Order: sequence, then C-alpha cells, then structure tokens
Amino acid sequence: MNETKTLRQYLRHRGLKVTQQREEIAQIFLGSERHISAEQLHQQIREIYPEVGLSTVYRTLKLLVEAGLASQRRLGERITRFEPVAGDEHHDHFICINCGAIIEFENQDLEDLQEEVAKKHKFTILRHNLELYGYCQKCRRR
Amino acid sequence: MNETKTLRQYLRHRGLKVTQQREEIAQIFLGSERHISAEQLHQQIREIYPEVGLSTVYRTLKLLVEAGLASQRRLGERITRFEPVAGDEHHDHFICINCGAIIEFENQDLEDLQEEVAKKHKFTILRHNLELYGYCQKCRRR
DNA sequence: TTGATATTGACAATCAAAATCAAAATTCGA
DNA sequence: TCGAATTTTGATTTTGATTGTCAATATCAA
Repeated sequence: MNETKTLRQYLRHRGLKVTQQREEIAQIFLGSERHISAEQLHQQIREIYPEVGLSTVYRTLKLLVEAGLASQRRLGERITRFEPVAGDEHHDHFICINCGAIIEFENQDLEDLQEEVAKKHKFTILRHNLELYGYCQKCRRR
Repeated sequence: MNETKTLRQYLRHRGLKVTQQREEIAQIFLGSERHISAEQLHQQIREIYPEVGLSTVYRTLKLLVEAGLASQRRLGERITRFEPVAGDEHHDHFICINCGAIIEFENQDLEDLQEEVAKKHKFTILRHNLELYGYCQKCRRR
C-alpha cells in the first residue's frame, strides 16, 4: 500500500514514532467500509489485533486526518464518521432521511462556484462540507 | 412579533400548550445574536427569567426548529448552535479556522446547481448544509 | 372550577470523545 | 547492540453536551 508509506513519512516528518498499532489501524481503516465510526473501526481491528485499545484508534484516526489520509464528518448524527481519502478527490454527500443511505457524489461545477462565491467575500477556502438531505431514489416514491 | 404568533399556532395545531416559558424563551431567542448555543441562550434567559431551566430551553429550541422558526447547525464544533429563521431565506456559512468568525452568505446559483446535481442522481433535496472552512478577509493575509 | 393532560425544573443518565498515567515500545546515538 | 530519552499505549476516568426521569405544577376545554 502506498498510503502506509504516506503515514510513515508523515510520522517521521513530525518526529513521531512508527508503531505497530498505528500501522495496524491504518491498514484496517484503509480497507474498511466508508463512513465508519471510531467504535466500529475498533471492533473490526479487534478481530485481527485484539490488543488494540479504543483510545489508540481515536488517536490514530486523528493522525490519519492530519496526514490527509482520512476525512471526518458529522453527517447529521451525534457520532463522527471517518472515510479514507484517496488522492485529491473530493466528494459530497446525499443523506436519505428515510433509509439513512449515504450517497457520495462529485461535481466540479459546484466546487468552482463555491470558489467564485468565496472570492466575492474575500474568503479563502481550505476545505468544505456539503450535505444534501432528502429522499433517495428508492424512498422518494411515496 | 409575528413569530410569537407562528409559535402559538404551531403549538395549538399540535395540541401542545402555550406556556409562559415557551413564550419567554422564544422571545429572547428571536432577539438574540445568531449562532447561539442552548447554554448561551439559557444564560441570557436567566437574566430576565431566572426560573427557566436548561432542559426547557433545549426542549423549546427543538419545538422552534419543528415550527420552522429556528435552524440548528453543527459548525465544526461539538456543540449545536441555533439561529432564528426569518421567512424562506436560506443561507450558508463561511467559518474562519483562525478567528472562528462565522460569515453568512447567500447564493441562488449554488442552490440551483445543487438541485441539478440531485436530479441527476434521482435524489430529492429537502434541506442542505454547506460550510466553507478557511480564512476570512482579516486572517488570510499571513 | 375541574379533571385530564402536558409541562416544568432539578437531577441523573447517557454517550462520544478527550484526558490521565503507569507500563511498554520505539528511536537513535554511542 | 545497548540503553537512555522520549513517545506511545491501553485501561480507566473524566468531560461536557444532550436527553431521560419524575414528582410537582400549569394549561385548557368543558
């Protein structure tokens, strides 16, 4: 995996240590389903590495976000969810308020328009968060 | 105030009671600064109506949201903030990651484009949430 | 005014996330 | 390779926002 290398580089760059747990957590996280919570990830990790603690999962997820390998979101719920980030790709989310489905989409025009609006307000965008709530294809007919 | 009337109507419509506390909370909330937290609002209310409890503030804010008089957001932080809603207007937010400033903006093109994207994915948008994080005019020069 | 019902406020419970801290692991220079 | 300096770990506790509980009180239709 290339991402494992990125994490190592990031850690060394910051004078942090490359530990077994961090590598294990990153490995499982990068292969996990999208929009996973810290708790869920911890469960998955435990199946293979039973000795890893929840605190370490929280801490490592934070590092992964800082390293640009994960992004975190609060999609309407109380809990924070994390998703692996591959490259520079950015996407936004539809969230179905009936069945809870989370659908990712990408639209460059939207991004461009946001930049334009920001320029008008003399604001520099570093990242953004767009959530569209409503009904998905299945749930809309009713 | 017209909003007070809307709240009363909403309560009666749902068979709920028009209580002194609900009217007091609504009154203070509607005149408060935007993006206020339940706790902050409770502080303000206490200055005039010292006997109102925090639980009631939470409960009434929920009612105000349901009645369409308030909208709630999680702007990056842990806490939920509430803002009075006037009419059908909708706006989004810039959030400065340096000074914490919250700047509201409105852009119909963005809304239209979102609708277009939703149509493409056969998704029906009921509401949305857009937050642009970065540096505001003051903080960007550095 | 009354009785049925909803609401209140104090307090406890919940829950995700952060902090604590002694023991263990990693790093790096000698 | 060794060992000291430093960081990390994981069990546990703490935090802090929000929600639930419940007896006492308020509202409202008849």
